Amino acid sequence: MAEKEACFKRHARLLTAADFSRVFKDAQRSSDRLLTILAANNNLEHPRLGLAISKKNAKRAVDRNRIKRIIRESFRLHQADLPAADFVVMAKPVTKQASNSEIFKSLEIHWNRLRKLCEKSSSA
RNA sequence: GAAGUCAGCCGGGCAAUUGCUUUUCGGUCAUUCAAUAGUUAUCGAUUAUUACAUUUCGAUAAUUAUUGAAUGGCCGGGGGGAGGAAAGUCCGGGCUCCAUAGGGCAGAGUGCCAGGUAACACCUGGGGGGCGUGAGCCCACGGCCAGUGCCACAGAAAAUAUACCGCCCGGUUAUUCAAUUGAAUAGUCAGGUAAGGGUGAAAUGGUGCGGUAAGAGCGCACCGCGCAGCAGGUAACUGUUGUGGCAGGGUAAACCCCACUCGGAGCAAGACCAAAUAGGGGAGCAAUGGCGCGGCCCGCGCUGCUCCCGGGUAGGUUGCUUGAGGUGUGUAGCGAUAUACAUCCCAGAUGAAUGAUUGCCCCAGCGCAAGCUGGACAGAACCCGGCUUACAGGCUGACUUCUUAU
Repeated sequence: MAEKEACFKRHARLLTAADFSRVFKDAQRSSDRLLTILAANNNLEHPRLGLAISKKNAKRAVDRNRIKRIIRESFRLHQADLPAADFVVMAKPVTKQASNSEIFKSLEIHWNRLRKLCEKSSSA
């Protein structure tokens, strides 16, 4: 896995309702103006990503697609540094107005914060 | 050159780096299946023997090797990967399942005529009406002399008509003039009148002449309207001749009448595979046990373990993209469109791919410049045909009007 660090295949995604509800039930939380990210340690050897962009927060399909693609791209580039955990990224109503670079910047801060939080909770 | 009308097209471009998805080819690994060959074991036949061993052949099982196929993982190479509206989900079809297979009612829809189409509320051509100098554009464009209903405000009156002001005639009263009779003015009573005024979206067809006490289709001419004939046209309708003298307001996206059309639900349709858990059916085993019914026996019910069976949830596979398909040429047609031949394969995701970053160019705005900022509407979800709505900017063609020059 370590050599192919820029890949983002199906096994790195949350696919079933069970996976999502597990994260929502017991998670580390990190949020700012644009996004909220939930994280919960999994028993695998790599991190996984789930997206929760509701129609309520981004009405147009174009906006939803754009937000999802940016989050996925950012996750792909940072996943080598992330701990083995499941992450669920949630958008807010203002997210659709933000530019691409603003969202990338916000995500970078979140990843750093969550890495520390997960390390603390797994060692405890 | 300016203003405008119609039709069609495009929807930023190139490069680098790095991802996703699908397909194809090659390599590699794993699993499964098949074939062939070898080894071992067992069984049968054969040979041999007193009987085995032995020889040869066949079957079954295990295992090894090779080859092929399928599935999955990884690596490498090649190809494809959002729209003109993918949107709204407003119509019409295909497809699937259910119901019915005949007729009627109810309900919904359509509404000038002809054609096109799988079908339509769409499109084409034609007719009629309205708007525009014009190119052109717009029209829910059947029927209120089958019936029922509604018509605010204003106005006298909103429909079997009716008389507020006015106009006219007659009676009568008063006043004045003239003086038996009469005339004028004012009031009042009865009648005639739809010309004029005023109200309104709308008031019993319009204009002119005649006519009359005043008026009135009361009469006449023209226009409008109704009816009938003739001519043209497939038809809608148009033209024309005669005739009736005027029927009688609007509203049918009011009920309704007439003609025609229409089963219901939808890809979360439907088909297949199928864990875990609980429960159902069957077979076997063990105990001849345990619990309940009972005083006891028999018997009945529940209870253990193993295997099999069907239903079926999560989940997965399929449906799923070759189609009323695109492009080109010819033919038929005014056209929508049809047809023949050639050629092409052009997204198939599913917690949902089609992207991100950087550079250069292009366009727009700001600025003297360097430069800075921005680049529309918007994202496939079974597939087609339409309609409607949104849209920065740009390109092409045809036509109209005005102005200038020739």
